[in-house]
Amino acid sequence: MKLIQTPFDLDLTLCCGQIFKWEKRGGWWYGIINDNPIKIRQLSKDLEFENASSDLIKNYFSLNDNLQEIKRKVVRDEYIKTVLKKLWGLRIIKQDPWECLISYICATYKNIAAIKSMLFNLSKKFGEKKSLDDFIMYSFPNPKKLQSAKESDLLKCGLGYRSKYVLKTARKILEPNSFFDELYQLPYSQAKKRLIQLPGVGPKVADCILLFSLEKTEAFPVDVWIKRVIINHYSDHFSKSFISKISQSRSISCLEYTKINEFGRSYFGEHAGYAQEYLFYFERMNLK
DNA sequence: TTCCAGGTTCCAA
DNA sequence: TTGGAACATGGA
Repeated sequence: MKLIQTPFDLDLTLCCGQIFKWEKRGGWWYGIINDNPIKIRQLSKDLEFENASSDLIKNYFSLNDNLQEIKRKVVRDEYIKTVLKKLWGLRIIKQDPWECLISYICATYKNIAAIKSMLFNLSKKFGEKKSLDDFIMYSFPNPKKLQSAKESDLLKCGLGYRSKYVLKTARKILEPNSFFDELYQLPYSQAKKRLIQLPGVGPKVADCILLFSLEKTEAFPVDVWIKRVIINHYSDHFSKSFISKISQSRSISCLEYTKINEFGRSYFGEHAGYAQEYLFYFERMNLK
């Protein structure tokens, strides 16, 4: 099937680090949406895909989000203007909340390559085998599978100390559908409070789940890369002692997180999460 | 081999 | 309430 949408950049959207399980083979991206294997590619402005409806693709890649309008609201200075121009077409994916929750618990204190291999191992061990063309994929493990998993098996997947967090969180969410439905209905701050009650979920992981799976585009996750963005491009908005302090320590404290998070949300506004993702990926690209 | 990673938790002060 | 160490593991 084909779809024409502008502006959209499939490669940027799948490469930027918001999602971990898509793979590119022979010009096609392969991934799983709602337990169905999908393949998709972009030729100029045409989006070509198999095994999915147009509505599914539109929803998953947020193609109905008005990117021009988001840009208009988010562009507060020359730097963000440049970054948006460089990465134009990157969109926030609407991930499955369960997969997003477990993925981002696993994503703490790991580089993206390691996260990908960890989640692949987890899916291979506890998910279902799927194939499209000759490409084999594994669906993300459903809640019941992980609830009954053994910690030793999670350790074998490379989760390390995150294993017990994944198990505890999985066992705490008895009714995943109603749990996430409720979060979806709640305003940002209340939903975040609920998420932080889960083992292995702190402010950063909660913000990622809210942004990447619950359509709270005002969420502004702060990680080591966003800390660098602040130090390198937005230090004028903070005191010198604050910038000096966060420059020296590797991880940031809870108070420092809140300060940067609140800056991001008030400065970039209701779609701060979009600004965050553009800034995040551009900072990573530049270092490489 | 060493460094560091899309941080969170625990505990002492 | 807050600051800082501990945490398992693997990619670069």
